[in-house]
Amino acid sequence: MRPSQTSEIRKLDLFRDMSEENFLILTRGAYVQTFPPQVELISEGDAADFLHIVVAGGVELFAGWNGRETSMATLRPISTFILAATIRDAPYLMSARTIEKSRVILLPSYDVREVFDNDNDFARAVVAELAQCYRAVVKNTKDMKLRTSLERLANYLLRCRAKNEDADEFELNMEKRRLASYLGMTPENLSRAIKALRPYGVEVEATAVRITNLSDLEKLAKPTPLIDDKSL
Amino acid sequence: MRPSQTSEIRKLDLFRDMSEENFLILTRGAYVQTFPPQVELISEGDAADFLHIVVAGGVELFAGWNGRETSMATLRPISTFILAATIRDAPYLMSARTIEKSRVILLPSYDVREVFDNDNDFARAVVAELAQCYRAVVKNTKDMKLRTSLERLANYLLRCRAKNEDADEFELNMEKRRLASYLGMTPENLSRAIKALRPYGVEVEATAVRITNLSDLEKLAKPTPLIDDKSL
DNA sequence: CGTTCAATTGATCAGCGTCAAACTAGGTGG
DNA sequence: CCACCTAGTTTGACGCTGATCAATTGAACG
Repeated sequence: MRPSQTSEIRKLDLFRDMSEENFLILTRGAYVQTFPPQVELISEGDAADFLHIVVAGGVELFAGWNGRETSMATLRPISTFILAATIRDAPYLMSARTIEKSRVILLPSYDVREVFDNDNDFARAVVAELAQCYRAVVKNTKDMKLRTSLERLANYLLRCRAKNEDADEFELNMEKRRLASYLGMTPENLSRAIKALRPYGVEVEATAVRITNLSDLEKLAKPTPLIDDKSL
Repeated sequence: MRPSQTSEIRKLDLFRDMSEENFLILTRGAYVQTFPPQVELISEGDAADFLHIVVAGGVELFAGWNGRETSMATLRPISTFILAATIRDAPYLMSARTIEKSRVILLPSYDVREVFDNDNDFARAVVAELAQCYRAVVKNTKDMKLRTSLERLANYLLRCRAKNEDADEFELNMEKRRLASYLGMTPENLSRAIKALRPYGVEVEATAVRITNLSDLEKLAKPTPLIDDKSL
């Protein structure tokens, strides 16, 4: 892999503190590949041969069972994914597909584990990353179990707003059908939920969202840092 | 803390590989306490001052929002809990209460982080533990989003069976109301779901479960390692 | 300009929660 | 020892949320 390509991931928390030597080991056998949309990068159940990093585009993590499918997360650059499976040398629990044209870096799991065994700073960075991922999933579980679909949508919009520097107008960065699946509902139900938020000052036109009455929306959503704060 | 008490946690994966010296640092400021049932050990939102370890009894992790509450997990000896919050020095995302008379070891988070910074083997053990926890929560999310409540119950019973060396008769190790909450349903609905499993060869009397037709139950439950295998 | 797929809308239905009441079991005190 | 109390469980009736099915609209793309 060319240095120009590795430099874009060098700054990630996960790799920032490691030695140059170990970073070279990590990237010597790496691939960079560009994929068209809707390509399934990994399938749940497969062996975790590579640690993946999205550096451009977008990737959806999803899972299926018995003919059903649900969206688990959407990843935007620059994010690693399926670190836990790589470290444990276990099968992927989720599948991943590109949702648009995407550039992905693939680090052989074997090398990741080797460096993990030898580089103590990297091992600690892995802990930080995993702890963060773990807490994100716990928050997600709380969201799912404690809130109705309308409340989930309302809080999701507030989180989007926060991600966009508290702008009252922003764009949904995914298809509504995938958003619906992520929020644990059907597209039809999402469509109705959006309508139901209109009295609370939410206007949605295609992917454009405008929040005209923040306090009403917050009164409904009742966001809490223990579910909705990304940084905690 | 007396050596007789520390020895019972020394064998845990998390502490097994660390130096004696660092183990002493970890336990020098530790408490052992015995609690009656229904004591709230930690509350979500609190600072993570201690890493907890159940060594006897049982502890429930739960979370609340807006007056609602849901059971997140039940911990049996010997298990650590809230490792992620301790390491990240972040607030707990879940509360914990004893469900019966329990003995709990409390390791000051400060010491845990100190040893984590200095003991590379411990850092790696933390990774293994966190990766395991992360994957458990992901599996739980899949269970919730992809299955109906009846299917969740059926698979839960099959997992219990597996945990009891594939015995067709075993005891539920928790109250039905907590099981219901854990499975994301109401006690009333659980009661009816249990009835609904009767045609599939499931007999439940109080806490005693008997599976009389495994293949029928499996045909309904359709268990998959990617959700139901604890070891993966 | 037609094809295609997502999004919407309406009608219907099932699953599950809510409320209320009856039942049970374990523990307490007369 | 038995009556009673308490808390969990079960049962029934009812209603709401959200899923399903079907049809229409809308938008992107060749």
